[in-house]
Amino acid sequence: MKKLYLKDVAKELNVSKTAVSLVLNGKGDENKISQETQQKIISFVKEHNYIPNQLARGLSRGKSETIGLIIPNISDTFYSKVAGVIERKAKEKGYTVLFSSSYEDPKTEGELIQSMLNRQVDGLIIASTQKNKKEIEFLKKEKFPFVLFDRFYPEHDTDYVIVDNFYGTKKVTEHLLGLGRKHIGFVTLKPGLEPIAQRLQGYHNALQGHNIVANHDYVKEIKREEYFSEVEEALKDLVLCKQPVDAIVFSTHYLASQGLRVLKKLKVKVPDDVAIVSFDELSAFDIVEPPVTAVVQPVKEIGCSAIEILLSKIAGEVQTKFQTKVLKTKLEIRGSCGNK
Amino acid sequence: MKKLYLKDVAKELNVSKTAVSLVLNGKGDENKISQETQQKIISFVKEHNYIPNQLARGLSRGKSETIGLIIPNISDTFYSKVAGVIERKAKEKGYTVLFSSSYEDPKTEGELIQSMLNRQVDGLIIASTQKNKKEIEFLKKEKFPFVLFDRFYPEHDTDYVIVDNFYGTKKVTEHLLGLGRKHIGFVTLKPGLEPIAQRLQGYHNALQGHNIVANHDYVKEIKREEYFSEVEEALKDLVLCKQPVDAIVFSTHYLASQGLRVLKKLKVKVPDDVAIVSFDELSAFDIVEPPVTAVVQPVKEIGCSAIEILLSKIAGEVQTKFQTKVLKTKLEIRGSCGNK
DNA sequence: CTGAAAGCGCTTACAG
DNA sequence: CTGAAAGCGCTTACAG
Repeated sequence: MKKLYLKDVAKELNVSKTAVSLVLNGKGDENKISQETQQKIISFVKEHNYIPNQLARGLSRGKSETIGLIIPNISDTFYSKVAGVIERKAKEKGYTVLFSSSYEDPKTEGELIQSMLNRQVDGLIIASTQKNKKEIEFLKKEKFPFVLFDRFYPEHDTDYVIVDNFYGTKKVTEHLLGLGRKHIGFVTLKPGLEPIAQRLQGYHNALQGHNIVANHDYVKEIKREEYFSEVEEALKDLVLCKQPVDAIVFSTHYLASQGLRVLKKLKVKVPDDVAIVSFDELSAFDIVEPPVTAVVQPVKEIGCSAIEILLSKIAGEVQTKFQTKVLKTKLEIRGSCGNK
Repeated sequence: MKKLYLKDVAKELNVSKTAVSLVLNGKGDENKISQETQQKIISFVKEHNYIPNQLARGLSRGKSETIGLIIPNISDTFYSKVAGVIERKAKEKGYTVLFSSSYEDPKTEGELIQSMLNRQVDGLIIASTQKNKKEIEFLKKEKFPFVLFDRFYPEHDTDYVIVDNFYGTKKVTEHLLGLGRKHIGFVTLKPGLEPIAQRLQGYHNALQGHNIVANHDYVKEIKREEYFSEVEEALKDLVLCKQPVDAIVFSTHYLASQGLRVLKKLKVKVPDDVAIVSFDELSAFDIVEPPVTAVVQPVKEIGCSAIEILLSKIAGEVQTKFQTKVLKTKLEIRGSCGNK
């Protein structure tokens, strides 16, 4: 069984390449090809397992039925979950997904965008490093279909899907305040990412609402690449000082789990000595000790919305304005905050 | 700045398309194109950001510089980690990766293999459902480059990268025996996957080595799709019976975490009443309560080996025989087994 | 060193 | 309904 090409199929069946191609692309009826011929072609193709070369098809039609997904890190549980739903939805619509991780490096991200464009992807879904204004501007100018998620460019109008980060931390901080915690620390990443900034604002806003003056020393900004050791330093500062905190909000799941790891090592009792909460979820958060209260992101909705918006753009639907979605988070209360 | 094509570059520079193409493909020297011309071309291309259409390039050269990755589930932490290292390594070598999840469905997997072939991937890395003998045979017959990982087909000679599943469970079961546990349960998936079978054998082998007659009721086989509820049923059987187990080996990380979840719900004390261990790791296993002893798979090595083998096959290196790797696991001892 | 030309395997107006 | 033909944007012998 040698490899079949379009011309082989046509020859076998004594029809033209045109006919075969038309039928396979579902244009048989509109070109008035007899049902009989259509059937003949379809069953032959199925039986002999002919499948068109997508490179040729893509080149000829100017599209590839592929979408590109650029994320900070495919190994991170949040992104791998979103990737899963995007892939699933994409496949339903006949698209395959090309993915690549930027590892938070703007240069890599820029190269990936270019590389995806060369590969003629039909659209792009990006959780950006937020440091590639140029590429984003370029995509906009070219009217190339793309949608941002998780991170977006506040100064640029684009389609995006994000989560209400502000309200997420605000709510969880208020939850801590409601339980009588007064000295609330905030362990987060160094500035640069919009969601991170919003999470910090939500925290501040909650404190203000309770007339608490934010203690600047209570906010610890961690360098992501060295979060393992820096979280440890930060927690020592927060906990082993003369005015220790009695609660800590971690702005990502990995900061939270490392935080808990360190607190255990320091023999700090959670939640008795300090309550902790995490922005974003880890599947094991309900079985760690204590179970960690978390702000849960609607992973499925994020992925679905992103792909839907993208596909509508690819389909060339008329856009009166940019499609943006800000999804609600959910507060999952577990044991790490104790009771009142 | 309109889109540039090869012919535009050639025209701008007053050279032939051939020259530009040759230079860009690093064949300038061997075709004796003057350094001056080469420089001119390279700098123009860089400056104007010309990048060849990979579809056309691929069609013309008969390869796409893309590799396909087919795994059961991109959202599973094990596969997403392996995917991460594969992607990274692939990129280093100039390859992009197309990924798709089979969700353990053989039919989907078969379609994915076909779909990847259409897209002219240069090679395939597959963690198979092990129920697509036909496709695997097909790939072999076509001498299409592929390597299996995690799961392989014992009856078929192929290249593969796996882990020593047998020895992994054997060692961890012996660890439990060494701690004085005598009634050891084994919670696993229904048969069908080679690694799962090997893990079961390792368990049995360890028991035999200690002259313990395996109690058939102590082995619980779970249907993966309903593991959440079935683990609960299984554990009730194992723990709430007249001769309860004093230790349980879980053959995957999700069975283990669900197991722990259920044991907590049943108020069974771990490790006092029953010790538990997990085959495969979860990043939070060190902070759950109690920390879970686990057989850790060398994720990085798995990914690296798979991609290396694949690339060597793509490069067409002479293969005297199939390349197979069986990597060692590592036993990470934590608190969930107690002490002697 | 260059340039015209064939070819990769499709799709799709176009003339019949 | 069919078939010849152009075209998608490259690569690569081949003749000069």
